[in-house]
Amino acid sequence: MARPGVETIRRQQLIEATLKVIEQHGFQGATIGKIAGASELSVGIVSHYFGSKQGLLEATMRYLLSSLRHDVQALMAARPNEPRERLMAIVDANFSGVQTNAQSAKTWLAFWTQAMHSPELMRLQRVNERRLLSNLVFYLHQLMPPERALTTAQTIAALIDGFWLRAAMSEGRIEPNEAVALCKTYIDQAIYANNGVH
Amino acid sequence: MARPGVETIRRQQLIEATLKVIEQHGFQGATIGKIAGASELSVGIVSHYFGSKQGLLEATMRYLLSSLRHDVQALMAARPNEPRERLMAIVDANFSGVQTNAQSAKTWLAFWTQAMHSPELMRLQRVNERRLLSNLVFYLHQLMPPERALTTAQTIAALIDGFWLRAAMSEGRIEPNEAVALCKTYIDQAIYANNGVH
DNA sequence: TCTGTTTGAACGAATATTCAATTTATTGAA
DNA sequence: TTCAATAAATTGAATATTCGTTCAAACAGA
Repeated sequence: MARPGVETIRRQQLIEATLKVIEQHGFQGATIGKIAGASELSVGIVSHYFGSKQGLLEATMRYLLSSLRHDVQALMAARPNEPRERLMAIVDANFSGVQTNAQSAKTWLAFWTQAMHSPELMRLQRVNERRLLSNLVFYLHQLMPPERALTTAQTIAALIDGFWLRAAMSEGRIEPNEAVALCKTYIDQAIYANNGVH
Repeated sequence: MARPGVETIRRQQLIEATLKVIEQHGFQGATIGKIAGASELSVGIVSHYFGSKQGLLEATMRYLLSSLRHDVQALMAARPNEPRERLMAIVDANFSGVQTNAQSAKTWLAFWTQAMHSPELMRLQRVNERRLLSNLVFYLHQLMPPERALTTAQTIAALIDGFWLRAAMSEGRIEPNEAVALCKTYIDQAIYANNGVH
């Protein structure tokens, strides 16, 4: 088996330490010193592998986004290829995986905030946002008139973000099951409302 | 006319400077120096009137929250006392601030993030959240079965937060009208879906 | 003059970055 | 295999910068 090189291991170590420290101390409290401590490495290592703290933060956000992407793909592949099923899978994925961790919503919110003052983080955020939206529109197109599909997709996306925000606020008392249920209820309502009575 | 005392003027000056600086530089970039510069006062004045930077930030969030509260009250008073009308007024009020100031969503997001590591800001945030929710539930109770009113209220609240987030992300390309329209569409769908076909 | 207001230089704490020194790993000749 | 030479990885003290707070002094209005 091909063991990962030292560089791969160290980068992952530092990214995971970064996530842990942001969870515990927030974005402001996430200093190089604390991250180095949590990873049991030294402060100098960060600039060696990531150039700067900013580089590490960007890599960490990239990691979060790609985790989400993989969650979505995995859950979609496991469901029947029918539009409604796929939509439900998207909702499930957005509240599962890395996101299951009770504190990770806090980390997401920190990155969202930070993204607004960092062009690169903003770019990553936008790419992700667009993917979610076009995924939703694709399946909604098969369930309702085209002009309704876009607005419904925007509403679902906002709903997901909104529940994330509330999860972040609720400090551990997150109930992803409830958020998922409410999102799904909305989707069914939207399908129903945009097709009249069957 | 009763002119406000120096203290009242200075406090307001500093709060408005704080909002402006957070808009421009983010929460992290909002230093005492920049705030003092924006208010055309000196750095020493902050501790004189607010004790510390943290005190100024808390006062600023209090100001934002009370502005929102007044917006809601004013818009509700101007509408007929019917449940659906009142719900629409709540939605309008929650997006009226965005219209006034294209960048204010960014400031809200900064405060939300900060609130998670500051008990006092968190407390203020929760009070506001509860008020919104109980307002919504009160009027929804008159439009649908009680057990549906709570979940619908939670969905509306999440939707409002979600659109705020998207507004914050869109960097000036905000379209509050669209967000308001989508929220209202959802409300009508929810009322319709929870009453069967009339 | 007296009181409340305002200033801003000085200070100390916190922190990202740098880099010379040290440790660890790899190589290849004997 | 052994071992010295070389390269790569890692350390952490030193540095420079940034920022919140303090407070003695200056100022303004009554």
